[in-house]
Amino acid sequence: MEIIVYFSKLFVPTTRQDPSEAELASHKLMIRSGMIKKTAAGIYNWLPIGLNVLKKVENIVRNNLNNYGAQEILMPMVQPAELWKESERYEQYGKELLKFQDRSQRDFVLGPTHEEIMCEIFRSYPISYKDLPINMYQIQTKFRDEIRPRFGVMRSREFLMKDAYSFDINEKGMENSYLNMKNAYISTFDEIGLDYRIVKADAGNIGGDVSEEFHIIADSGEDLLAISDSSEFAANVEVLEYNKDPSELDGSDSPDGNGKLQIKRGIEVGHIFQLGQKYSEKMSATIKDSTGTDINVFMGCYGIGVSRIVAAAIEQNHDEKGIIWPYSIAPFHVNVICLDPSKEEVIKECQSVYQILRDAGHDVILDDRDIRAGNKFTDNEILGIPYSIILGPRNYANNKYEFLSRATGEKQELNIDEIKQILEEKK
RNA sequence: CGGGGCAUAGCGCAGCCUGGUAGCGCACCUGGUUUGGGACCAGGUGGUCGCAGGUUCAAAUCCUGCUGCCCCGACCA
Repeated sequence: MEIIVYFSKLFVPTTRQDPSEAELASHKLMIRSGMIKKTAAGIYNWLPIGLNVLKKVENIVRNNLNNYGAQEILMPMVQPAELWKESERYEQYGKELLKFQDRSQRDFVLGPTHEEIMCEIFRSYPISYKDLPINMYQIQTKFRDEIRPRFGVMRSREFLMKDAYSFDINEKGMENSYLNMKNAYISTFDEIGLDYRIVKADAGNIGGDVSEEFHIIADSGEDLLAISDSSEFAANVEVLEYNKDPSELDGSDSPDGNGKLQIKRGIEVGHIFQLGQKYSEKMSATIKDSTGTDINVFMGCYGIGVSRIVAAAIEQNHDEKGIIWPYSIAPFHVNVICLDPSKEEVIKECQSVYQILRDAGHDVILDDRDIRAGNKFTDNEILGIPYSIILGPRNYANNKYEFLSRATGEKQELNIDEIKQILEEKK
């Protein structure tokens, strides 16, 4: 028998008041719902509810990558400076790269990304072109010493990132790997279920010639996107060579000749790059082709900001009362709100409903706390659990349950089978 | 790194200008009354006032230095 998740046993420190430190809705709500707790600027703890959501995002990312043939590994966060000197990024990367020494004064860095380590792994084995393509990824805590961390986990210094690296014998292979990952990303973001766009991007610090970003559309986004209203064209305004104010772009002709540009704001949650031989040349990561010639391997790299997605999801899905989770990443799908837990027959009925829904494969929480109803309703709204079943002495005896949608506020009197059917469709 | 702001109980704040040894709301604990939308009454716990130094009989309050945090900008996935 499954152990019931009782609200009373979970550490969920919700608060009524907005924290003074937060500006953005997602930041405020993550603190108010007890998801995160700051330890230092840009450095956060993930409390039970927050971690629950983070893990859901992580698992969707993981499953989709696995489906597209990528293999999960785990690389060290602490990296020897040697490798970074070799790629010449030790100086180039700038102050975002946190450098430090160990007890015997050897230089190390805290990994902001892992191209160097990945090359080091690759070059140390005799790998044949016949073994390619290879694509490996990890989901790991990254550290970038941001000039100005802000907006909670949206732009933090320590954050959870999925980074994947592909290896191919030639450009054609690299392009295939890149497209494969792009498709994996599309499938991932489709599954998460947020409104997003793929845009042409500037490769920045990572390098390479071709790169695209995945943006979750939100008014609070830090990036400006130019999107054609009648074609596939979409680009981060950074890459558009206009010498004018971005606002003037709005309504101008799309560079591809189709339609007018619309300016939207986006939160960058994914970035894919064709690196080519940039790193493999500097770090001598070679491979023998069919003629026995050493070739610098063609790489691609692919990032997803896992923790940022959590914040972005809230940014796109909330109201004045709290979070409204998409079903795919909700910490729980259903909250069984027990209005009178001290009455044995009421709590028993709640447990029974819990068990039925749990057995049907839904994540359920039972709010058994001995507090006033209003407090439970309010916490439920802040937490943004998609559905709740309100069960009290007034209605436990009949076969109908009060079924409430967080998104619409709609209340229905339904029997358990009808509830199961609605939830089934959300899966 | 430039500009601005803040630091007083777990959270949100007042007190500072005009020095006299700390207060309000929420939360938390106890008792009672309540109980389907953030209850009420009574009582209670909790603070070296960010740190260091200085002025003074006396500093949360005035002065100097430092640290941390937030906002705008530049920078960046």
